[in-house]
Amino acid sequence: MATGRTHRPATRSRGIPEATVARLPLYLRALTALSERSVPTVSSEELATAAGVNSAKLRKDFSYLGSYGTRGVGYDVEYLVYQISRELGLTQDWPVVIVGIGNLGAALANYGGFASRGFRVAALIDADPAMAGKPVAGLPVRHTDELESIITDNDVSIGVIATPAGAAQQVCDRLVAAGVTSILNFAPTVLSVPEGVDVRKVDLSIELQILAFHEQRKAGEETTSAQEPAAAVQPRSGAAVRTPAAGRAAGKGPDGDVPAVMPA
Amino acid sequence: MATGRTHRPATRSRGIPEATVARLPLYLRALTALSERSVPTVSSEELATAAGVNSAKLRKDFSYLGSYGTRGVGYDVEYLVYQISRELGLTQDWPVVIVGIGNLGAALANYGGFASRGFRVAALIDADPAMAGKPVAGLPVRHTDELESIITDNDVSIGVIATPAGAAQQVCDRLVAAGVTSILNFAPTVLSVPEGVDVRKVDLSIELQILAFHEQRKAGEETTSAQEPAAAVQPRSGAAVRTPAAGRAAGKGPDGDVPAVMPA
DNA sequence: CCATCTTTGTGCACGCGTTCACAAAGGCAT
DNA sequence: ATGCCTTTGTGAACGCGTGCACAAAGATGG
Repeated sequence: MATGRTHRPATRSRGIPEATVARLPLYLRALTALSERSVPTVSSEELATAAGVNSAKLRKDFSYLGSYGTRGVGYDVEYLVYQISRELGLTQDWPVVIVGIGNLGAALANYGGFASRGFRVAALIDADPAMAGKPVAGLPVRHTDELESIITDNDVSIGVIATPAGAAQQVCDRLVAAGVTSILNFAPTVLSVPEGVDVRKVDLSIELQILAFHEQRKAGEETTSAQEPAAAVQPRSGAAVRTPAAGRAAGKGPDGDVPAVMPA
Repeated sequence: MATGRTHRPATRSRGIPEATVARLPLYLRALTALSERSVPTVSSEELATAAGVNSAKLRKDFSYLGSYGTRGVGYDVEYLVYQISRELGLTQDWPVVIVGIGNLGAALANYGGFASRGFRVAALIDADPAMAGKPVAGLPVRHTDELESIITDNDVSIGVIATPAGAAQQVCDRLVAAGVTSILNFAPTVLSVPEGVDVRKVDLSIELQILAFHEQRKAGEETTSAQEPAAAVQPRSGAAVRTPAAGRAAGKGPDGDVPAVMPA
């Protein structure tokens, strides 16, 4: 899962809770699938299962949008698809720029999900002059110098950052200065943006680390029953114990092959 | 941000709240950066700023791990790096397999962040026979037939799914059957897994849709001040007002251009 | 050794999000 | 029309997460 949401401390935008907004795309996807199978109506129970949530939660979520169901019957699939699409702002066209056309940026550009619902890749931008002009996913890569004019000319308000961590903040600043007010950040950095700009981040290594935590916990539960009491965490094996001071030397140690790029 | 977290209704694993676990990688990254600049100690205030959170929250988060700070001074950077790494299970090696070596899968394989901290790409797996043997990011792509043996032989417990949506559940089932207990899913589908298996999902289009929602709201606030009162959302252009029952026929109405491809 | 200053660790209160459980509402059969 | 059955919409309770604000703890200087 992308983690995310910076700024806007869970603002209940126009009555719709942030948590609900985050689930609407999920419902929409499930509904679209039903629509393709020409299913006319669906109950909260069925839809909830398809979306992987609790039916009570789903009904409450929908209640924030209005009363779109029919008691005793369920929800009209097509109607709901439209309502949610409209609520999410997907009935209009959103031009998007992707900055940083490396492996990830190229993958994003090729990703079908982009174009599918209201999003249109307006331009691919990269700082490498050698990339300029080369076609990626059918679009010619533009040089960073053109960033501002591209944003302005295409009226872009959503930007995707797929650059190395080091360049992210700078790119972000330029995007914002040029008029972008929503940013999806794939670079492993905390971006600071002015009030009114939304940032969401997708961070692979954070997700993996969270999984590792749970994985470790599972493994620990099998072997050791109740490892350490309370203040537990502190002590450790004798010799190899890296004291705060000693630790520093690492970084090129155990995993000396770590590409210096992209911290983690 | 990757969204996510399936199953495990916010279990407070060993006393550490899920929300805190999700922030530990953030702190770790900030601390690693400080460590590289040889900064010996850091205050909760400074570190919080670097990680983009509130200092009180940070202190509370750390309090779940133990009392690792020194009042009047702050936290020892190296020591904290080690403690958090250990808590997240990053002091051990986690072999990972990536299934689905398309654009995204290849990008992930090349992503440095993988190897950097305890994670090692054990194998790249793809269903396309033509891909088999071809080197990607220095590793030969293996065919799906080998999936089970690869998992078993390398003792893999974390799997990354980067296949098309249609194949995701099937791949997931096989991974789980072979012994994987943590899955990072990039495919736009809800995966169902047995108890005890953790799934986190990273979904580009969901993130974009959430941004679009806020973007639309911003745009709406500028022009219209207080659009509609409360029960608001419902009404719309006269004739086209679709009642729940009438709705069915719609879907091709006002916005008849909605592409039926790739749900969202 | 004492006073002062800094920064941690946490008790407490508040608000969001989730879930339960049920009354209201509509369809359908008789 | 009437009654039964299904499913929605929501009031209310609960629990997690956040942030305030302060007491405790340690460092530092005289």
